[in-house]
Amino acid sequence: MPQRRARSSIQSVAAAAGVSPTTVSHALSGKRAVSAETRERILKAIEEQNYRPNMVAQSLRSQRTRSVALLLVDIANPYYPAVARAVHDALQAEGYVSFIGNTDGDADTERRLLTEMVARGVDGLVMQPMALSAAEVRELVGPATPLVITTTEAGDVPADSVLTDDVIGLGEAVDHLLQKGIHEFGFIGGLEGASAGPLRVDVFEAAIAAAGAQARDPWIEHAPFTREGGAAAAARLLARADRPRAILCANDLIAIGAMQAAHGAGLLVPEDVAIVGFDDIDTASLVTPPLTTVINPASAVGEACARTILWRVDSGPEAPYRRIVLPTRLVVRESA
Amino acid sequence: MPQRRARSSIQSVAAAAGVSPTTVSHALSGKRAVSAETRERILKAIEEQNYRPNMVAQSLRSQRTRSVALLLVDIANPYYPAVARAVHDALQAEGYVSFIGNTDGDADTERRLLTEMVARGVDGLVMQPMALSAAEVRELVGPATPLVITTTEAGDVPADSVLTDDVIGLGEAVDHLLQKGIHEFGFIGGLEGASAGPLRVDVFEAAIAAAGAQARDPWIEHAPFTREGGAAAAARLLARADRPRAILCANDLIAIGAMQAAHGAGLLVPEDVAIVGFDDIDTASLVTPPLTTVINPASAVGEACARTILWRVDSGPEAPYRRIVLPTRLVVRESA
DNA sequence: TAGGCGTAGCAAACCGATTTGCTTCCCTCC
DNA sequence: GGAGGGAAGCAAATCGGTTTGCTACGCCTA
Repeated sequence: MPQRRARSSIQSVAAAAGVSPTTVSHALSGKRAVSAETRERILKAIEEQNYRPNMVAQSLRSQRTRSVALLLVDIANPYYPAVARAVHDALQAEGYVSFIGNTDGDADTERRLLTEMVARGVDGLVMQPMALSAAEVRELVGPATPLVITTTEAGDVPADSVLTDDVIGLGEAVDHLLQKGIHEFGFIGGLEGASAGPLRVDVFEAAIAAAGAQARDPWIEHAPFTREGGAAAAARLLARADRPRAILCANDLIAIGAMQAAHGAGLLVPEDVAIVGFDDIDTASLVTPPLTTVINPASAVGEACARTILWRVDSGPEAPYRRIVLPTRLVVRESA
Repeated sequence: MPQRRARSSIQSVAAAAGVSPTTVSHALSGKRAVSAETRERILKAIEEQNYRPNMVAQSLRSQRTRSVALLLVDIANPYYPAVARAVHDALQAEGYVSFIGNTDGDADTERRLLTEMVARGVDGLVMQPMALSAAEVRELVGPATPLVITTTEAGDVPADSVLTDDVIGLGEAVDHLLQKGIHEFGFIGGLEGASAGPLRVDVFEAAIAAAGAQARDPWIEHAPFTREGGAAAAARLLARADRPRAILCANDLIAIGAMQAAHGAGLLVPEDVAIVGFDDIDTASLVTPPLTTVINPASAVGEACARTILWRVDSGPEAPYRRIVLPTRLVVRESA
């Protein structure tokens, strides 16, 4: 039977200072006057007992936990840590802390984490849904909790959203390749079923259409967002007799896998096949050849999510919903 | 003034079912008998109101939050996400969630986060101290909260610890180089003042001594754990007339920076200077030449930390302190 | 001298759950 | 018929704070 030594409480401080808990509370919050002399005694008692207010009790009373849940697909995937870090930094400045949850893009896990966090009374939720729709997420969260949907269009769901305009960067990539005389574009995107999530096929198609080029169905492959997934998908693409001259990838991991597949097939990058990634993770500039990719502003996304939550906490549910869109942009290195 | 619609409480469920809150609680926990018929009514009311117990209130009453704080140097640094992920996974299985905090190796931040998390009533703390000693950490946390110190020797401080035996892997690296006829070893480690933290100079010296080789002071450089830090330190080392033939680095980021510095100085890796990293982050195998490095078992470390916290929560503070040491091992690629 | 006001402090209610002690009812057994 | 015991449920205390209403006192002013 573990016996846990009790932390000092407001009661014991009050007793030591010869006052009521009320007075200690007022001395600390300043919401009502406390005589200088009494305050002295209280501060001394606090010092002696090393008293720190119990935030669980405070939260119960105030109905605010000063915490935010951040539900991402997988914190171990290299794009996300930068987002998480930015969220933390922006929240921390306001005295908030954050929970992190990994959904793995699984519907049940998304549901479970969502309700768990709501039960824990988080003041806000930042979520990147993959399996669930924005509407389902709002439904599970309830109308009261501030919710920021990221990476996925929220539509008219009552939630704020932080998005990236992927068409810009991808369009730049298409233009760049067009200028080099390349017209045959392949694409490796996320899992087939996904109704939500990062950089889906339609974005690719929009970018192609905007550039006046044309996408061909057999050149579109689906793969998990990993190096292995990218390698396998690219191998299939490159084994075709009519293989594309360029492959655009939904993230850098896929792109790096695709480069490995190209090497494996004895093809040169970018001479035989140009490869473009997405995200610009650290590794992108370090591989050989350095990856041409689209910069996905992870820190800006994280910060925008955090600021939006904080803003919504202050403004209440009545304020109109915000939709923040951040630009992406191509960085040309050597793979394309 | 944000008006937050109240979540349904055990009171309202009780009212709807025509029973007292006590009975609802017992129906849910099963700690006392409730008639089948009453339970029916209660479950129906719960369903209708979509009731979920408020975990803040539960925590206040039970004095347990089912949460753990994970305080790392910087989640955006590529080694840590794998640790964090493993911690999450192991905790999640037991219904725990975790807070993450970034200390940046700063003493004040370490102190602030530590007291904040204790005030939030976390059931356990996993910390990688850089500026604070294990004793100071325990002091701040108080005797009651389970504490796992990682990466730093806890000595006889009353805390559990999870460590890696860095001398093994580093020793393998030294042996490997010795066999190649290389005897002049340089080292790039963390910041000079650090009393704690990963892979300090003494580990390098121990590995060198164990191999019967000798370390030379001017070949030891200090640098932040970043690519830029590694590049700068390596540049200094390689500019010397009597430069070392091999550079061992405290992490892979430093090593990659060192490779870039070598290229910049017109030196070939590994022919002119061999470079060995530490951690085996994803990127290590993708750079050119692929980095020879020491595998730091991030997932195993994270899992061990989580399991240790859970074990200590069950066992209470009286159980003898655990010290878990995980092995490291060299993976030879092409940089050395 | 009475009225008004500001200061300082305490008691009690409250947040939303769990747990303990008690009562009531009913059945069984002697 | 009374004792004993189990089942079912409620009231009240508790966790550790915050907030509100109230009182007592001293001072100022009309």
